[in-house]
Amino acid sequence: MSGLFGRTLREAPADADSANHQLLLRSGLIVQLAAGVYSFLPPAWTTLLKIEQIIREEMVAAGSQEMRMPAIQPRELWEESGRADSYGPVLFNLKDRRERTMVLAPTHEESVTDLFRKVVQSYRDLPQSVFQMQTKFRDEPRPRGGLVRVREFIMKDAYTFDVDDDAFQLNYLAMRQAYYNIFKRCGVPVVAVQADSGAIGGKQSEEFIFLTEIGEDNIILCSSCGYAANQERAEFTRSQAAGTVGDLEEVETPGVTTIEGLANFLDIPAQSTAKAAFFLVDGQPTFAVIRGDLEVNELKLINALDALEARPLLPEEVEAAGWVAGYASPIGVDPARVIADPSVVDAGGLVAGANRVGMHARNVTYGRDWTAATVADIGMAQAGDACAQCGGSLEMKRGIELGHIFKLGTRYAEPMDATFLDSDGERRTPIMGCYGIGVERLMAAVVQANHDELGIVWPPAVAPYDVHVVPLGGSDEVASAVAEVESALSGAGLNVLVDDREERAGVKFNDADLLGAPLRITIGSRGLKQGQVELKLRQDSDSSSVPLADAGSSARDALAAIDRESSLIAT
RNA sequence: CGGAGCGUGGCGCAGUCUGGUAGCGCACUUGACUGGGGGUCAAGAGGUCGCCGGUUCAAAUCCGGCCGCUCCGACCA
Repeated sequence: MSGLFGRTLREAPADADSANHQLLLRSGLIVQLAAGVYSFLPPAWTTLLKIEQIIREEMVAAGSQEMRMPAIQPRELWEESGRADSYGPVLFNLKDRRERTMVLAPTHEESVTDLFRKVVQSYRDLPQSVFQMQTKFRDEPRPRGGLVRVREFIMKDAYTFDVDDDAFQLNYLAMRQAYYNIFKRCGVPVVAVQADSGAIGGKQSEEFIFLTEIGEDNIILCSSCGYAANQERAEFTRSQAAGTVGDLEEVETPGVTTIEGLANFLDIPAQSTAKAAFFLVDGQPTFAVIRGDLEVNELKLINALDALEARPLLPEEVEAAGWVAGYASPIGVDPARVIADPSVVDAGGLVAGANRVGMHARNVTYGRDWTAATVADIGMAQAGDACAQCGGSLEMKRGIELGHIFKLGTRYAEPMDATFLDSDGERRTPIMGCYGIGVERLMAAVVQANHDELGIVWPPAVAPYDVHVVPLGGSDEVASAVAEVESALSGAGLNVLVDDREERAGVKFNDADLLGAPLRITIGSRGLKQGQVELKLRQDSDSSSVPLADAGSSARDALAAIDRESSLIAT
């Protein structure tokens, strides 16, 4: 340990917020170079290699072949798929000496699709499943949380190609199961949730989420039926709004520009109002209508309109569109520009704006007073809403996305003209899937899920060291006992860290707790008088003594026991 | 990109308001004592006070600009 590259810190650097970030820094495992850019020192690298190996084994077991694609890619490849712009700001651009623009790849759908069209010709070559462990580069707008969101990271990314949807399902389910196995073996509990596919594209996707308060995603969960979805796509049942339909009438509402103000002014519940929200959707001003007590989910809006991007309209743009902020009404608006949530379509007699400053309208009713070209779920699910599956009460929790699996369909194969010749002689487009895991992020989650107030408590499967040997005192008998134990442990195939520093016992114990090897063996003259050494599991508070000669076999037994145990409790 | 905060030795911080010797704890080096849960004593090494410019006899401190990092949001696997 005296020769270890890296040192432990008694105090965590001030920049670190979460437990995993603080512990990774304090234990000397990672060092930051720039925002979202880290070095991984020898113990961290050992753990990352172990995590990679677990992933590798599970991917191979699921029928995938490991390969390797380039990180530097010509930008034209990205223009072919149409993502040069949509992925835009996240792409690291650089120029080679011939002034050709290259990008550092943030993901590899384009490259693998390019490979497919160069390598695969026939249905006889399908199905295919390939994966790689590879460094990705993403110029994130805001790196955060230590290793949780970084700009350079190792991703295990896998890609599948199938002749049709049915065949694809087999690959997808195999990957899904492999993901559960991977996270379980790493000691991190996860829940699979329905998600939006985001910039990757495609039709369906599931995220594997580690639920933790330091997560950056909001997850909607139903404890009654098990429904789980990212908030950005979670469905929910709208509560019934009591609304009787009367005649349309205007009411003066001076200075009332918010739903809350309106509800107070008229002494009605927010559910009895309709809210207007204005967005620029793929360059088109769009009038979204939703019940006053709900919020618009921009992602659902984008998906409902089959659009690429949306943002709130600026005040001057609202005005230019002829809409009156605070008093906007869907009445009289070109229905082609209007999208309505079912909450306002099913409810009659709502209070909405009257399109004049200081005026609202009562009994506004869909179908009679206004219509929308699109009626779709554009509501944001919140804690307490009713589950769309079973009616139970939804909860919301924070979580970290550790893995994401996507059904891509023909999103890439089609624009990039990747096809194969089917058995009937027809040229067809393959159904693709892609499957990603952030390796360093997974390590951060392992630490977050396995620590106490003293330090990391590594699950044996991914621990940098299996055994932390603490010699106490500098006597010859201790030194020879340490040598004997070390050789017995190494002979048993265990990775051993010997604290050979001239430090006091307390310093060594504290560092052992911080570094978190599953098993600690203390060797001091006190025990050696009885011919014994002390074994202590990091996860336990008590220790036991064993004869010096049995140290190797006892260590192996103890580690095997907790490995079995942890694989039983992690889900 | 909007909002907030921070930048002084490896880590944690004080000093800045009110300009004048760069300081504390931990860590590090050497020696002695000590020796089973972050020891004691002694002697040391280590800092362009983020960078550039300005004001001033004099700037860590005041002024201007820039850069970096963190957090909230926007965005994003």
